[in-house]
Amino acid sequence: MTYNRIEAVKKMLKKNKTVTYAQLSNALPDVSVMTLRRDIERLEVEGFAKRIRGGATLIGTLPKNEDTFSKRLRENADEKDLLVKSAVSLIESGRSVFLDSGTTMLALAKILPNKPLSVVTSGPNVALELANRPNTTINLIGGTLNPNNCSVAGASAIMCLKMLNIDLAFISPSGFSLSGGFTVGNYADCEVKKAVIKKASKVIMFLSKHKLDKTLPFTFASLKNVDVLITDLPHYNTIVKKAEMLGVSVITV
Amino acid sequence: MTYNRIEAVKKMLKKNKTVTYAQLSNALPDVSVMTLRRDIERLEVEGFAKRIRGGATLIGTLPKNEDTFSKRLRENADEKDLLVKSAVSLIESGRSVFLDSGTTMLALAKILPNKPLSVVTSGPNVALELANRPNTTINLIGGTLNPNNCSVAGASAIMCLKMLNIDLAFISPSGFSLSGGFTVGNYADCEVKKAVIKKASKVIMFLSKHKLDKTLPFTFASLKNVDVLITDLPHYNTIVKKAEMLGVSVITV
DNA sequence: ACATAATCTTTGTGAATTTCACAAAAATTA
DNA sequence: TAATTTTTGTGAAATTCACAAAGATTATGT
Repeated sequence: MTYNRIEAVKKMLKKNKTVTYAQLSNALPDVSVMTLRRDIERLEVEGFAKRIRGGATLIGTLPKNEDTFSKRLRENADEKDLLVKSAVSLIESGRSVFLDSGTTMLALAKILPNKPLSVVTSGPNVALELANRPNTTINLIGGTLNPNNCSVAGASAIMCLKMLNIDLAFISPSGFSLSGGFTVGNYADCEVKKAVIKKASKVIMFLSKHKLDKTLPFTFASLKNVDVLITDLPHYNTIVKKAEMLGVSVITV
Repeated sequence: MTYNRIEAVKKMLKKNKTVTYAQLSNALPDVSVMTLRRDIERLEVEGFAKRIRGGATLIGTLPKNEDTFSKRLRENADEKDLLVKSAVSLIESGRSVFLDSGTTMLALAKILPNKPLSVVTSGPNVALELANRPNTTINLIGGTLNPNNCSVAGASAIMCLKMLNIDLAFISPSGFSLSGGFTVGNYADCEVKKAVIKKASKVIMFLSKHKLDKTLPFTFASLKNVDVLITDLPHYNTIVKKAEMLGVSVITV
């Protein structure tokens, strides 16, 4: 699969700082060098790598203090992929879709179908991920950048949202518990998510088991605000049951 | 003689608009193709020609379809670094600084001093580049993403700008000519730049020789709107003279 | 001023690398 | 199932690179 291969290339790059096409080809003998070349090209566009003669090198080589975001990026990557995969079928042509910020949404952005869509997002990296899709118009809301989760928020963000309409809102919380609801660690982000939920005609919430029983300071929603819950919890789970009782349509992966 | 040969190459370029190495080699059979290649390379650095596969084309007569951002990223990287280097000394602690979108601004972002700063930008990638600087608060304006130059613009952008104050605005045009002023290829971007210039107490404009005599549809400023011009043109250049006459303080690199 | 050496710049060459265009295969959508 | 898009492989053409040879320039001693 393409995605896995590129992740493997990324991993090699991260470990070795620089790799040659020979090394890559050695580690991934099933694909042609041209393909690896194209993979590296993608990573360069993403700003992840820089091509050098014969191979590539990590961008920003002098490892800046590894920021939390890029760390989370590789955590539970497979689970995230699984979750977001079942989201794409909900997206119809011509819709106005809100994509939250965060690693889960970046994963969703990567596999977003190339239909005519209007995407609104609070994640600059989500926006850039979608940048070269011909059929997608991308609206990034403004605001102050929170480097930890690559999100923008604040007064500007709220104002931008007022100007936009949203059919489907895909949102991913930092934590969830039955008592505290869906929570996030940052006031500004919380306000943005609230504003989005208010505007959206349909709210699709992701809930991975890793987010369970983490309660962060700011609650932006409870189960009853959610229209569709996509989760990797088993269907017999208490939370799932509770959600269904409240009329949420639950997708378990 | 080297000089005569390069003049001959120039002449051919001027006449034909574009030349192939085959044509050049045909006209100048005494030198190797590699030498002609190097001649063209020089002319490119001078901003006179642009290398294309198999030959070169006159600057200013490029095929119109704007080439993609990632490609521009590699182009003239050294010149860009040189330009932006002389910009950092203008940035004082505690200021509110606007960074335009585009490859030049990305280069500036990379070497931005790690002082306490408030950065406002219309480039999502510029924002992300600065994300993990502890002393910098980053404000991204909202709007519709233009994938060609990685900029956001539109009504949201203008509105966000209204909420922000700007001391220093660093702006980079897509083209410049004495008649057309500073131009850009896109209406929304043009409006954003205009709004920034209106708000900023000091406008610092970058002008690389590669931007010369490219006139794009939308003018957002003329020389008299500029406070500081940073350019790689020689000090005796007509444009530089004109700027100085208008009271612009010019920095040549 | 002249010749000679030392240094720097330009040029040619071939091998390694990269780009490009097009066809085949795989995946996605209708 | 067919139609369409995306990904991949292939080989030819173009480009880059490193190094050596040739040429030009500067320095130095006589």
